Amino acid sequence: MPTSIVRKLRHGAPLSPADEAALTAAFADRLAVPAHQDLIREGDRPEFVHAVIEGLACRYKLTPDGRRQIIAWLVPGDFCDLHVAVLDRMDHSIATLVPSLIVSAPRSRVLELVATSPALSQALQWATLVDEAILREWIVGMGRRPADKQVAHLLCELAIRLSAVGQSIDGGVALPVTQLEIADTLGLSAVHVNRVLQRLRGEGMIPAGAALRVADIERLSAFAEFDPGYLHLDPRL
Amino acid sequence: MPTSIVRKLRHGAPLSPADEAALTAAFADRLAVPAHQDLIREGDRPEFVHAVIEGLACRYKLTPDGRRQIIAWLVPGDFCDLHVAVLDRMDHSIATLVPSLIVSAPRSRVLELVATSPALSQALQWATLVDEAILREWIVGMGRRPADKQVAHLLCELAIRLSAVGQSIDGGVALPVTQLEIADTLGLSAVHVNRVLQRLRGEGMIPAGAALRVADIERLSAFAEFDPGYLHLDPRL
DNA sequence: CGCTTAGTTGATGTCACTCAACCCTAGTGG
DNA sequence: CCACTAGGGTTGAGTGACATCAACTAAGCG
Repeated sequence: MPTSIVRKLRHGAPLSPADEAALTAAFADRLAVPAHQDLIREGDRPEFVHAVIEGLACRYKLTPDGRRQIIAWLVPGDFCDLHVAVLDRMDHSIATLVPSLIVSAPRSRVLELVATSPALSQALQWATLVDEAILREWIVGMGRRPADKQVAHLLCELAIRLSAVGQSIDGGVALPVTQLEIADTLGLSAVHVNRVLQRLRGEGMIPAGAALRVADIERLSAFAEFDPGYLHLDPRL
Repeated sequence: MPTSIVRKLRHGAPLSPADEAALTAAFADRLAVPAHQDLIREGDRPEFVHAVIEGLACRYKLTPDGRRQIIAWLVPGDFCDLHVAVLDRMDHSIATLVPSLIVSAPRSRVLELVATSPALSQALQWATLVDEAILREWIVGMGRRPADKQVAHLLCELAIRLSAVGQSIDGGVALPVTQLEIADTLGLSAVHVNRVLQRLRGEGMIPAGAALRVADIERLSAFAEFDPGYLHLDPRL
């Protein structure tokens, strides 16, 4: 049973069994973290590279007046701070959104992996480039999409990313997310997100019920004009 | 006289004279491109890595209804498509904004550089990570900053980035940019950008006159709450 | 000297925000 | 076993920032 890191990186490069073993061995250190807890703070210079294995986390920044902007969602398989070998210090913070399982490996160990395995090196590079592609797509959304399509687009993205690491249950994907977190991601107010979700539920885009779920991804994608190309996932997996 | 590529990458890693020579040699192919011309289109799989030497370019995407969202500004020294070795195809387009000088190197040649020089490898990695950090900061702006601070913030960023590659003239930086381009960057309308710029000029944040310039960066930074940390520039340069 | 592109101005409209209240559920402690 | 609390969700009223539309000016340019 591969961990979600392995499962994700397979999309970036074909990994040999040895690669996969080396990866899981490096990230041996496991830690259960409760919800709403900072993993890394802006300004830190972490000595370890972290990854989410189970649960959900986010990158975020706070503005001087205390408002929060979420900059990335970290689903199982995502790395928190791959850049730490190159950039001097964190320019944002990372926190869990729900109780999560976090693994970590010493920076040096990751550098070794990259040096010895070209496939792993490419896969990790791929991971950071996909992060960047997601940011670009978010900017398009924030700049040019109305709120309802923005919300639908985010739900599509999360559903696809979660199912790419095996988090879908009989065709549907559960999103254990508060409306405030969606609002802080899209630059909207929680009140407005609430009204948008009601409309989406009313039109049958997402199932009724308090718990947020994506069931009919086709329908939602069509409405959101969602094109998964920017996620650069391997269609064969 | 180093090219702007060299000048930029020095911020990412200490380059030996040999590194710098190898880099300029690889990007020997030069091309003058008129304004408003696509360099690379969404869906392309370019065989060459491009960089801007003089002028100004942008990454952008078009929405289904034909609106444009600019996703990045490429100033002299910036690379257009470093990711092309890892990602399958371009998920966005790149176009010049003003007449520009573009250099290019075959993909294979760049991979060689990375394989032979650890310093260059780190510098190029740094360049893509800085691109990512800039995207994160833009998202914060679009989500949580009002239009006037957003505009001011963008002007600060461009002024700093341009002076980091030696484009400042006696303390001021000229921004050869239309108001529509600013609008398409920040997700605003051109009309609104116009009114914001008038206010900024009125308050003395930027000099009066049709040509857009940044003169008093301190003043503008304070207003925009601009913190250059996310650009990860080497303060010694 | 007409044409085009960028910038400017005013009037009007609307999407999304803010504020404030209220509901519901789950958890907690007496 | 029930009152209390807290967090998330829901609702309504009022407001504001920014969009849209349309017209006009100024500055290149063939």
